[in-house]
Amino acid sequence: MKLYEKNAPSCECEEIHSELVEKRRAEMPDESTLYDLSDFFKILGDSTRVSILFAIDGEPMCVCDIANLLGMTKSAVSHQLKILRQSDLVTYRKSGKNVFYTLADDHVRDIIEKALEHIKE
Amino acid sequence: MKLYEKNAPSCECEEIHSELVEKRRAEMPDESTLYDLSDFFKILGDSTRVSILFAIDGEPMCVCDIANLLGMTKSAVSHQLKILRQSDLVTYRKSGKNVFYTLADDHVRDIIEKALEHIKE
DNA sequence: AAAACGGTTGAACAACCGTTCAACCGTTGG
DNA sequence: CCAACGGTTGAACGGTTGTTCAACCGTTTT
Repeated sequence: MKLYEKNAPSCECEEIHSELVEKRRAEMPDESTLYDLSDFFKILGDSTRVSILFAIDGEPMCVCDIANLLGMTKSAVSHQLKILRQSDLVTYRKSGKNVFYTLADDHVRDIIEKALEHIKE
Repeated sequence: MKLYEKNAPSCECEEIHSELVEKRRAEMPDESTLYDLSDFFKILGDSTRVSILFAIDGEPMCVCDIANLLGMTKSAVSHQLKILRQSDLVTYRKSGKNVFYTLADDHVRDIIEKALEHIKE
């Protein structure tokens, strides 16, 4: 499935302002960049995952404590932590029976901060 | 369904580091803020919607041209534009048979820019 | 060594979401 | 006036996704 394809058969209508469309087509980001970008936002598009990120911001927390803080089962939290791990948004450190998670990146905090500003416009 | 509830019945395990949990609980954002935040990211968590935002960044475009640019049907594009409208991420201006959409806000461009930086780490 | 505990995992289920399809509305041009 | 066109909408479908449940693993404790 290709994006940005000129005269794509799946579009039932004709270009109206062809020059503009051509200009914008040339300026669009790579298709893979678009997918990476939306996949990144998809990760943040869940209240459980955002809550976890706030919880472990600054100080590391173990799974059990996160579960208590959020009022969820360890299993549910662990599933979401796995997704955050696979996206490199969190890192973890094992210590005995516990696993302590923390933010992997300062970028994420910045993006969430900017989004918070936008919401309270 | 309440978040951050102490000793929530749904959590099957006990707090391990109670002091830390209490401290973090006090520092967590409002529950409604968390939902607003994740709802906002949910909007950006779809490649079609992100593509549309890139397309109409700067110059307004009509639905038919966006559909051609992205190789999608007018209907699919219109459905996503409705979601973007309801989230106040785009505005529109009617002109004869056409409806021209454009970015409503500069914040959104900033957030996407920051996310792009993060992806290309 | 066995029980207890923190944490992970896979399957299953329900809820959600994006595209398609068909019908429709408002404007325009013959 | 009516056919054509740009755009919107609701229902339906297929795919995705988050939580639950039960089973499991590794470490610690007794």
